[in-house]
Amino acid sequence: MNREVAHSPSVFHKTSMTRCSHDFHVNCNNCRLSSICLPLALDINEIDQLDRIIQRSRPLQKGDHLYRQDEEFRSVYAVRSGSVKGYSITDNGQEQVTGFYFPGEVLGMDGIAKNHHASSARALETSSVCEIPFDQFGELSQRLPNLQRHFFQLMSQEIAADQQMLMQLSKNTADQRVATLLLSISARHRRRKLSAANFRLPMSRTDIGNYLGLTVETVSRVFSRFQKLGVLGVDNKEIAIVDPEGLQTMANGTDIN
Amino acid sequence: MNREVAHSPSVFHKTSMTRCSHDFHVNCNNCRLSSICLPLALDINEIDQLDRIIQRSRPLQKGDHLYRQDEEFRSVYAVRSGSVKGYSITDNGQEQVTGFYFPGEVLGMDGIAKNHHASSARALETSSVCEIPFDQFGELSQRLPNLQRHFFQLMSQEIAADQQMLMQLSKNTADQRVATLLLSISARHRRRKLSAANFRLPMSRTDIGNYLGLTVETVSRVFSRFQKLGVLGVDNKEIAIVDPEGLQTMANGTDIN
DNA sequence: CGCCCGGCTTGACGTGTGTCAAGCCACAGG
DNA sequence: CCTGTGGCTTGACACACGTCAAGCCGGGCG
Repeated sequence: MNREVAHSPSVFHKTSMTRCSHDFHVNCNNCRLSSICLPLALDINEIDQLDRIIQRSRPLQKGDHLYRQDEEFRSVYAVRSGSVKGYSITDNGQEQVTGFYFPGEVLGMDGIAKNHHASSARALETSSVCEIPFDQFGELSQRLPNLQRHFFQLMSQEIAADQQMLMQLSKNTADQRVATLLLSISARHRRRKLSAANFRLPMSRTDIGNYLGLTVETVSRVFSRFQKLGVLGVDNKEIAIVDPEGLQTMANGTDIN
Repeated sequence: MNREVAHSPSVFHKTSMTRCSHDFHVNCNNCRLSSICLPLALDINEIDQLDRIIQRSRPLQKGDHLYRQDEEFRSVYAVRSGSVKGYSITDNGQEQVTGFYFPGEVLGMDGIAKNHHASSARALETSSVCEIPFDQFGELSQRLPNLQRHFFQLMSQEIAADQQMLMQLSKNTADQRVATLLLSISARHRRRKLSAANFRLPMSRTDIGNYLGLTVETVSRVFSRFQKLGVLGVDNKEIAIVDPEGLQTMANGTDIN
């Protein structure tokens, strides 16, 4: 089944979805990420069924929105390349970054409850995503117990991760928060078989600060301090984790326990 | 189920829920909470099927555990009466309160991902819960699209709520956090057709502080200040919201915007 | 009764991080 | 080329909240 008839894409969110010339041969079976993404728990035949409902559009440019807060909820999304920032705007107009999403990770699940997105998502760099229409996905997981179970797990994981994050924000110092974030990003790179020690941060210091509940200045100071301590190499957005154990120590209680 | 036990101030919670002789006939169909709990989206026949897998044990005493962190995950739970505190322990041994659960609310979903509970849950007072074995629940929701969908929504809601909470912790002052928590508890009372203005906090100041990322002392001071400002009436754990709009103002940006 | 103990309140003081302000650097556009 | 702009860094200072300490209150128990 050729896929480009499958998604008459024009109907949805304006420009973000158009034609996709180079993508015609991408599918879950040949995707490098299938082992850490939604297909994880499925057999070949099941993956095929999943693949059939997935829509792949041309890449998003930096700053493009995947979805916007309060928009009607239609799909969840899996990041295929690049990176995405999730954020929401409070009543009093402040932005709160709720997460960063890397390849193989799924976002948009917070919109299921109210059938409207509870947050916005936008590309931090040129990125491509798989769109998974939720109606069809719900039907499919009705038929594929493995898929249902895996999606339950995915959502559960997000809950657990958010609660970890709560811990971060309520109990930890600036040093600990930054260290933990870096370790988290590092681990996610490792999961994708990329270097866990050297990587580029796709987001700005401002976003990091916002996410961690700190100001830009504080984030900047922490980076500087870590570099001075020989734990990190920092060249603008290029990060080198020089002393992983040291960083882990910072992430925990550090100091003189 | 007469409601005046709820606020007999002298006797405290001891009386609020004692023997469970009356529990043998409790089921989702006659449960006052069915309209806000899991059965919400189901028709009579479906509720019956759900009801058949639910296990109801005798009430938990204050301090009893519903489940413990790292224990094998078997069930999710719905609170029927009383209240429950969710918390987890970090590597470095600190406790972090992750949530408070009132009647009609479902907890334990953070354990699905790893098949082990990511947190512990214990009763803040004498409480009763419905246990929902997750294997059977999974099968059932395979057959009942409404149930699957509702559970997706429930988990989504938890994700969205946690992200709201992230916002709280990273951006708000002590005043705002406490005000928001009180408003949340108030709203949840209203949902159960109880007084939104007068209620008893089942948790200690320490728990509140832990949950909100504040110290006991700060929480106490905020309560005092709110009382002095005429927004709140505070008599130990008995709370009266004297000026709901004022409290709402505190919860937002307050001050001279 | 008197004692202890845990939960709560209140005060005095210290500190981590926010705020404000200035300056640097890279890059884009005229 | 110069200039503007946005992201980042660094310093000086202020303040909200944590820390430490003392005291109150009510309940349980010998």
